[in-house]
This record gives sequence, C-alpha cells and structure tokens, in this order.
Amino acid sequence: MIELDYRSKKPIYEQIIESIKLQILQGYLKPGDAIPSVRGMAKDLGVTPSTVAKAYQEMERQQVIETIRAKGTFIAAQPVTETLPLDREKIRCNLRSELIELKRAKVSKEMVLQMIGEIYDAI
Amino acid sequence: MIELDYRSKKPIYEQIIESIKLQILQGYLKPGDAIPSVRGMAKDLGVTPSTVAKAYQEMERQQVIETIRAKGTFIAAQPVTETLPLDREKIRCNLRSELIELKRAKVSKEMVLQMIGEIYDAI
Amino acid sequence: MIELDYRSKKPIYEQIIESIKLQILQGYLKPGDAIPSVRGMAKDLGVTPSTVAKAYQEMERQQVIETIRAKGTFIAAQPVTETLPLDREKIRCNLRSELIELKRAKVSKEMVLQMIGEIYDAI
Amino acid sequence: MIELDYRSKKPIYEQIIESIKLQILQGYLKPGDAIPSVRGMAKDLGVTPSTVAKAYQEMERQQVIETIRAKGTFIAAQPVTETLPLDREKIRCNLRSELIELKRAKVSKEMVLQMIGEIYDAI
DNA sequence: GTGGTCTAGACCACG
DNA sequence: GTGGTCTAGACCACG
Repeated sequence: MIELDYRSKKPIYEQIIESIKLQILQGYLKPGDAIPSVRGMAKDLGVTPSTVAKAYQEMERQQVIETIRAKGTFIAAQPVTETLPLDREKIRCNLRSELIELKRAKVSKEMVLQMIGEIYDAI
Repeated sequence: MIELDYRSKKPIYEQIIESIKLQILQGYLKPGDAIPSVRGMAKDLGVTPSTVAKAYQEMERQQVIETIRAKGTFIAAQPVTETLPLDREKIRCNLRSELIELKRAKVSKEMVLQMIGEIYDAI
Repeated sequence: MIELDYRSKKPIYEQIIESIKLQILQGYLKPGDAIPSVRGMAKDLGVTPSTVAKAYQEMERQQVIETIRAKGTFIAAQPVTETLPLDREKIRCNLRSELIELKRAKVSKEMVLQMIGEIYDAI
Repeated sequence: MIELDYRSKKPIYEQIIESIKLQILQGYLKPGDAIPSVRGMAKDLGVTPSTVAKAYQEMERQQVIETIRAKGTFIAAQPVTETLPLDREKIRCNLRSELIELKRAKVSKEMVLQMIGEIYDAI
C-alpha cells in the first residue's frame, strides 16, 4: 500500500513513484509482480486516474515498470543499474542543496555522514 | 556574482538564495558585507526587481541578511546555527529521496558516503 | 467575511492575515474548515490574487493554514502554540510603544489593565 | 542620549520620537529643557538632518516639544493629557493586533495582564 | 481549477 | 535612492 501526504509539497505523482521504488528496494515488490491498474490505484488512493497515469508513465520511461497490453502492469524484469549522467548530475545538485543547509547549520561532516548512513540503511 | 540557470526547475529566487548562502559558507561573503540593492541585483541578473525582492525577504526571514534602513542590505552578523525541527525533517526527507535513487542505481553505501563527503568538502 | 480598511496603514495582506487569525480565535473558523481559493478571495475582496497569495503564503509559513494539493486551503489542524523568542520580543516592543502613549496620556495602570482585559476578552 | 536600532523595522524618526517621549516620562527631560538642534542631533545620531526634522515636526504637532525661533527647541510646558479619540482608536487597534498574537500563542489573560503591568511600570 | 512563479510596471514611506 | 506593497497580467505544473 501507498501512503500519500497531501500536505507535502512533493507532488502526489512523485510520491507514488518514490513509494513504488522504495517497495522494490525493500523487496516488497519483485520483478514480475503485478501492480494495480491505473484506475484501481487511483481508487485506492482517492486521487484522479490521471495522477496515477502520470506516475506510471514516468516509471515506464525509467523502466521501473512494464505495461503488457491487456494483461496489466508489472515490475520490470531487471532494474537498470546505471544512472544517466544527467540524472546523476541532478542528484548531485539536489544533494548539494541539502548539504548547504546542513553545513550552514554547522552540522559537522561526521554527523552528516552518520545521518546519511542511517537513512541509506533504513531504505 | 551569481549565475542563474534558467533551464533549471529551481525557481530563480531560490537560486539566488542558494548562491548567497554558498558564498557565505565559502567565505566570499562575510558578516557585515554589503550586497547589491534589490534593483541593482535585478539589473545585474536581468530579472525583475520583485524576484530579487522575494529572495531578499526570504533570506531576511531566515536571518541570512539584514536590511538597514536606507543604507542597504548586509550579510547578517551571526547566522543562527540551530535548524528548526521541521526544517530538519524536511532535509532528511529530501535526502532520502535522493538516496533512494542512488540505492536503486546500486551505488554502494561506501560510494554514497564518499560522494557526500566530497560534496560537503566542496561547499 | 473579511472587511478591509484601505485607508489603514496596515497592508492589505496583513489585514487578511489578522482577520483569518481572529476568526479562528473566535471559533468562526475551525481546524479543517476550508477557506476560499486565492482567486476566489481575491475576487471577493476586490484585490489582485497576488495580494491574497502573499497573505496565504505567510499564513502557511506560520502554520495557520494548510494547502492541500489541488483540493484547496484549510485551517491547520493544530495551531502551534509556542511563539519564537524573537517574535515574543517583537510583541513586547510593540506593546511598549503603545503603553508609552497611554502613560503619556496619563492613563493609569488600572485603566490600562482594564482596557487590555476588555480587548483580550473581546477577541 | 538616544540609541537607534537600524535593524528594526520601526522608522528611525519614530524611534527618535519614542525615545524623547520616554525620557520625558522617566523624568530625564523636563518641561523647559532644551534639546539639541535638528542638525546637532542629526550629527550625534549619524542620520540625515531631514530624518530628525521629521521627528521634531511630528513632536511639535503633538505638542511634545516647542521651537522658539532663534532660541532653540524645548520640551513643551505641559504635556497634553487627553488623547484624541482617533489616536485612542489607533492605539486600541494596535494593542488588539498584538493581543491576537498572544492569545493565539495561548498566553492566558492573567499572564498578559502581568506582562502589561511590568512593561507599564518599567516605562 | 489551483497555487507558484515571474514580468513590468506603479506608488509610497523612509532617509 | 531604497525596500515594501500592490496591480494586472502571463505561464506553468499539478490534479
């Protein structure tokens, strides 16, 4: 199941994507597993189908899921392991933004690394 | 100087804030240093004064800069070092989103920690 | 409804904020209640949407209201009760300014306390 | 002497007025006492003469001070004790704004009255 | 439809 | 000149 935070500034469709990816990482969802149809998940989550459709389209583009015509949508066989240089750059940039805030708050490198380690393990 | 990336999804006013904070962290801007007037920076950057004003107001709220009555705007004497719990939570959440992507790309914890360390040092 | 005083020196957006806060205190608005959209209230009040947007953004920052993704804006669940020390100091300073005027007008301490009590109760 | 807070949002000329009034209330300045010339005070405070002139004009209007041609400026003979209904209304309105914030912060009536009493006594 | 961002101006109080 | 407020519009992402 997916829990949405409507109060968050993070778009709903991104929350859906993040949640699915997380469940894959954590092993709750495995390659070949079926996930609900766009309409089904929209109903479950109480959002409009187009929001779910947007999330699915984006995940399909990223080869996280696969849609097999008339059969449904499934977790993709093998998650691609390489990130595109462009995405890599985006991640670096976003991380940097957060690290600027932490460094501004005088959080030491050691504290940051510890924190990152914890988050990484908890994923 | 500030370099803007108009292609970025990050709003101009946020880019201005991040750039100023970065320059403070890197020592290019020190407490008491004057920064350009709203109109001056707007002209420099080729954006409307309201965009710069929005950035300045946000930074003043965060006590990054101080406006002194008709004398100009200055880097605040002593940046407050405590982050609000709420902001802290937001940072954690944003970091997590990026780490999910890295873990998905099979980037090991060691690699992530190394990368974070580098970014932290480079700030 | 909100009544604006265009002759007042108090900015429109601040009047909107004060009015909403007052209605919450008086129980006319309760946590979870919807308030008009930015555009809706702008039309009601006869001001430009950006003025209302500014008021809403400030109230969101103060956790007075919450914006829920494309569903609207609502009175926040539980107003935070702690004031920041800095805000507290500002309130003290503003109160002092007014009390100086009252003391100058030879209004006795008893009269002032009575007056304050009345205003407090009437809120 | 007058201490100005350039960081404050309160205009310099208002700070000057408040300071003079305070010194009168506290007995440091008595009716008939001379106060510096506009230029003299401007030099003392490090502000432009027009700022001091604005403060003096306003105080003269309020009969706080008197300017005697070619002799200088003096604390007025007897401070007027009645406030104009309009000013009274303004004070009430400003007090109300601050009290709304205090009530929002769940500061009890007793606490507020105590706080007001302290400030009043300290003036 | 909704809020967020941005433009291009105007006016104002302050100094 | 300076920042703060406001108007009247535009465009965009999100849902």
